[in-house]
Amino acid sequence: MPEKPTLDGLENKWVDVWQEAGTYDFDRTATREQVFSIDTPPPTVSGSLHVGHVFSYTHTDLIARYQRMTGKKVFYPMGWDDNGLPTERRVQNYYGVRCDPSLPYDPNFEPPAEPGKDQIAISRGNFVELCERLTIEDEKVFESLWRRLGISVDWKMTYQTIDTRARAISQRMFLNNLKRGEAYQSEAPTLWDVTFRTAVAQAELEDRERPGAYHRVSFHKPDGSPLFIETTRPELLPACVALVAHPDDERYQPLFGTTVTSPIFGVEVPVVAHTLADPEKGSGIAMICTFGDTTDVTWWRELQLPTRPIIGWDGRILAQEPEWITSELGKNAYASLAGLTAHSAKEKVAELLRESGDLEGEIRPITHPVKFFEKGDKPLEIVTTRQWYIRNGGRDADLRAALVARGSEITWHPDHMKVRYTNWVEGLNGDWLISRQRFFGVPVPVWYSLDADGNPEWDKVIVPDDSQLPIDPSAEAPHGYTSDQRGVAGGFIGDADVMDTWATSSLTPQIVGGWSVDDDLWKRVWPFDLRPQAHEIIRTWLFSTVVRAHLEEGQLPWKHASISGWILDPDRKKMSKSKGNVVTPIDLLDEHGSDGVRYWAASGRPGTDTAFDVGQMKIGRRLAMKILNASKFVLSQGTADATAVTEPIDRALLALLADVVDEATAAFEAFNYTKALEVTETFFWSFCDDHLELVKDRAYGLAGDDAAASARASLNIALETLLKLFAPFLPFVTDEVWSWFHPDSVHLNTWPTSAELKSFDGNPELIGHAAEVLSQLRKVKSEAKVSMRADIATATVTAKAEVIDAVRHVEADLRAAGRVMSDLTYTEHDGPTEISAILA
RNA sequence: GGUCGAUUGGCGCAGUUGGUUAGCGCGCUUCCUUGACAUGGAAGAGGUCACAGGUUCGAGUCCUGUAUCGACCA
Repeated sequence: MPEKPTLDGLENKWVDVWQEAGTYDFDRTATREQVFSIDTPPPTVSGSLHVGHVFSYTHTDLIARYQRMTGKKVFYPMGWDDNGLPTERRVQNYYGVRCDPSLPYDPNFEPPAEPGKDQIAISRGNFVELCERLTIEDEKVFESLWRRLGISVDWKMTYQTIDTRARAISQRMFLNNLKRGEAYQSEAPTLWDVTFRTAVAQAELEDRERPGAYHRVSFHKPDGSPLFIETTRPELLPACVALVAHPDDERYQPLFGTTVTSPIFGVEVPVVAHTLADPEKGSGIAMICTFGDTTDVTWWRELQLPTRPIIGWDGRILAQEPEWITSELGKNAYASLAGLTAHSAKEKVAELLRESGDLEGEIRPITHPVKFFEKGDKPLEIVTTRQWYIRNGGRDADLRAALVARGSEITWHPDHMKVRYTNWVEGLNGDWLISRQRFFGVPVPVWYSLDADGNPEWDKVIVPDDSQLPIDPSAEAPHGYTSDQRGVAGGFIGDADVMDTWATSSLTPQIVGGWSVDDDLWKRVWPFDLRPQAHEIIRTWLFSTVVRAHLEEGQLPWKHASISGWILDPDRKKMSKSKGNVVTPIDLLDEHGSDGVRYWAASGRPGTDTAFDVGQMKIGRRLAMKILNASKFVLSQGTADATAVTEPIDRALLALLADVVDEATAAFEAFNYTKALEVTETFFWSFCDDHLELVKDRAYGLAGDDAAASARASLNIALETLLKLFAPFLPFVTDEVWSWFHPDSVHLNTWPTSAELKSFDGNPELIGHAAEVLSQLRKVKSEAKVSMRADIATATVTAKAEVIDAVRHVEADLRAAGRVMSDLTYTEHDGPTEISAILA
């Protein structure tokens, strides 16, 4: 035990000790019943760490540490999400390269030390290697921060969502889905990001308010009279396939079934009726283009309209002159648009309309919601492509109902988060689009045969043998083919796409649990106990994980889902980088100590947004310091056998502590770590402020050996119990103190139970009565502005009979702590307890 | 626009199944430094629980509506 305890250096000391001792290693011999398994969110390593990570990962660690102390073998691995666009972008910028899948792999490629001005084109294989190289560096930084924070994961079990095992599992699961008909390909209009040139899924969309402008444009009826529509996307005029109005709209009813001609391009299109047309919007009649938005897709599908695409994968107007435009005027107009971006084309068409006299009045600016890829910065277009999908209930009522039911089986923390899941599943309007036209990801593990003319036969899917997994179909040949048959007639081609990042992330339980590769482990951990995560990815990560588990295992992937809240600025706004208010986690840990930061994090209940508050961290640090000092005091008094606990106040203390243990345990069982900390902390402070003061003189031996032994024994029992109760929250200081009088780690000790404490049969109310009297004795001194050490000549307790009876049991300690020179006198009175005292 | 959540002393939060004087931390006021602790201690002031209505013997705690804030989804 140090002479002058300090918190400085505790983190480094204990991080090393825990690592060497394997304190948090998973016991692989444990059976499923003995295991508490956690499906940890793998952080995106290409992003930077922020306090939000520290906050939510601490929450999971609190649960993990509690469960470990209750005797569970905690399965708590950590993964890194290094699969997907963020990594690609980071690699491009970091090394100054770009991926060109048509290039051959260069085994000797080395990136330049400094990124050059122009990006170097490299093969997919080289690109992926750079992704792996950079992410390993990032992951080291992450791991050291987590260790420093005291996250009790087993660092021998880490995984990457791009590593070999994850790729194999991801592909194997996809092939299982394919085998059962749950994965399928379809050529369909798809939301498309023109910057990344990839399809995006419903779950990746977000609406953003963008400026737009209504253009009032005249179509021409057969008699030459104008029919006005209003559109924000005049550039799609050449893609118009029909006009649409509400069937009940009397203004347009006479036109249904007739045709009109588009301005400039002179294309004849029908006027049709559909209930989705809003009579209140614009002129009440709209043009349908293939495709301007998702409503166009609905109309196109339900009204069986032709497809007239004019926007390419790059977001520009297609160069190829459309066959449906036949007039010279129209062809010339189209030629002036070809190759333009949608934005430029819009201006050009407006100009042409103005010239032809078909633009009525002024262009009317508005603000309207536009669909974006959440990681993109250009509006999404809709293009028709062949893509892979996995059934998720979006087009199947039975599956949807089954998945909704699964959501109700999960125990949500907090409960109301379940609603978000249900709303999302019930609002799905299509299956899960999983193919992405990107490079760094898990390839779609299939090939297609080529017919005699060398054209792909998309419906003739060639799948790999399981033993081949993971495969890269763009680099390897399927069984029965040789690689020189790639791309030639009668040969094969590989699917060029990779899978959506969620298609792999949805398998984190399978990846960490060793599904299909380590059956022994799998049986010990599946299904998992806990999935902790953020609420904004309920629709993506949580839902997709449920989908995969439901399809493969017919069961839930975990019992509990604990949803963490946001970190808010002190001004209640969500913390964001753009506001420049992000504090780096390592600086926080340096300044306030890991225990202090954890204390703050523990104040955020599941699902509750919590303000970033260094004040709380300081309080946490103060608590840790207090634990050091109080522990030193208790231990320096020496100890005694538990049978020595005889004094009523000592027995009362342990009785009260028994209640605290019960409350903290119940709170932890309900994932309410905040309450567990609160009740422990409340007890601890009164333990320090009142109880230690009361028994101090007795512990010194001033009241005899037996009385001293009672104090010492009870203080030791209380200290041990408190250290255990605090251990999940303040792992560093508690293990430090524990090491002063134990050879092992507090974190591997058993969580306290109330039974033993209750066996001392104390009356917990004694503590309150004693504290009340002590407080009033202090008040006398405080009001007289004298030291607490000042003597009191006489004191009278006026209280109810049972209170007096209680106080008599504690009189000796009270007199010692209050420095009361003479015996207390008592007056029975049926009211609140009052003390009158005369200073010496 | 829909859904969910929040609204309690200056600030940040607790208030479990409705039941006597609504708790806690920070801050604030006053005081205390020599046998654990100044990265400390003691005592104290301060709120009627957003607003309106309702259920009830009784509501911060249940119901309805309004307002404000936030999140998620359109």
